[in-house]
Amino acid sequence: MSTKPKRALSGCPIDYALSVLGDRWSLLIIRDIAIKGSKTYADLLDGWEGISTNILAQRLRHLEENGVIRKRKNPANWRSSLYELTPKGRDLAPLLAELVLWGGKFNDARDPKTETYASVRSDRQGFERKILGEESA
Amino acid sequence: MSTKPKRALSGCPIDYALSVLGDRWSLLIIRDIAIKGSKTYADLLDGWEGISTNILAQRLRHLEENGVIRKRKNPANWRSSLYELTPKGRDLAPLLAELVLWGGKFNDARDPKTETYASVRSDRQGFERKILGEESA
DNA sequence: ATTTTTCACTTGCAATATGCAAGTTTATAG
DNA sequence: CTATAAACTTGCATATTGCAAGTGAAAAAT
Repeated sequence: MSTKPKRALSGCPIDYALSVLGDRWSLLIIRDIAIKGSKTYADLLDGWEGISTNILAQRLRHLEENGVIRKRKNPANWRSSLYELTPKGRDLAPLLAELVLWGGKFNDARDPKTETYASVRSDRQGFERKILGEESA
Repeated sequence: MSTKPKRALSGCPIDYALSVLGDRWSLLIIRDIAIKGSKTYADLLDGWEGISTNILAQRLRHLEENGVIRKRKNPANWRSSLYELTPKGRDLAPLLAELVLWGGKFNDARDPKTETYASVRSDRQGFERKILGEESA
């Protein structure tokens, strides 16, 4: 997925989804917010995969422009911002679950992180509900 | 997703999944094979989005190396090859369904293609079964 | 009062990836 | 022989990525 596709979208829902999410980083950022509980720019910068700061900023902007995440001031510490999923972003919960299931099933990494995979397998409903939270705006 | 990530994978199942599928084209190719029924290189070349030939070749190689698709000779017409999903590729059926549902729900294209979205909504089981086919090797 | 630290980015630049057009290969059909 | 078809490959200009360093604004430390 590209962040700003030059070509027109085809109208296919998958093409649309990929125009928002289809790159190497967007879904990892969403994972960090949705599953790991990352909230600040600094949290996101030091995720497992080591995204570089310019790419992180660019992707956050793109995801915000596309209504998947939103940025707010931290009420406790005014100088930090908090990133969070919008309802549209929370609606990605089932997609995240499927990604985890497929990735976990075929993952051939030397030292796979099996925790999330196990948790989705044992209680998928719970996993999704945790991300979906209350259905507010 | 990149085709050949230089950086080591983190072990996270999502990171693994994205190392295979996380780019602008791979899932569109898989969609064309799984949903549209494209089988040959030429079929795939003239999909809705207009992938260029070098990128198509590169992605097919990557997907094949990662066990998602396989290439065979066409028994009827020996000089054409047929691309098809492996069991690992067919296991993407639920992920494709979720992509369609999410993409279809939020798609803001001028002229959205709503057919697949409608079909997944009305009969998700049937949609997935059509891709999963018989559970063979 | 000055220096340091923190947070959230931006900027510069080299390396890599993408996209377009044209060319290649192999083999049969006319 | 010449043309056609299928599946790619190659060249090259442009776009995107990634690394390292820098910026700005305000609070905390000295």
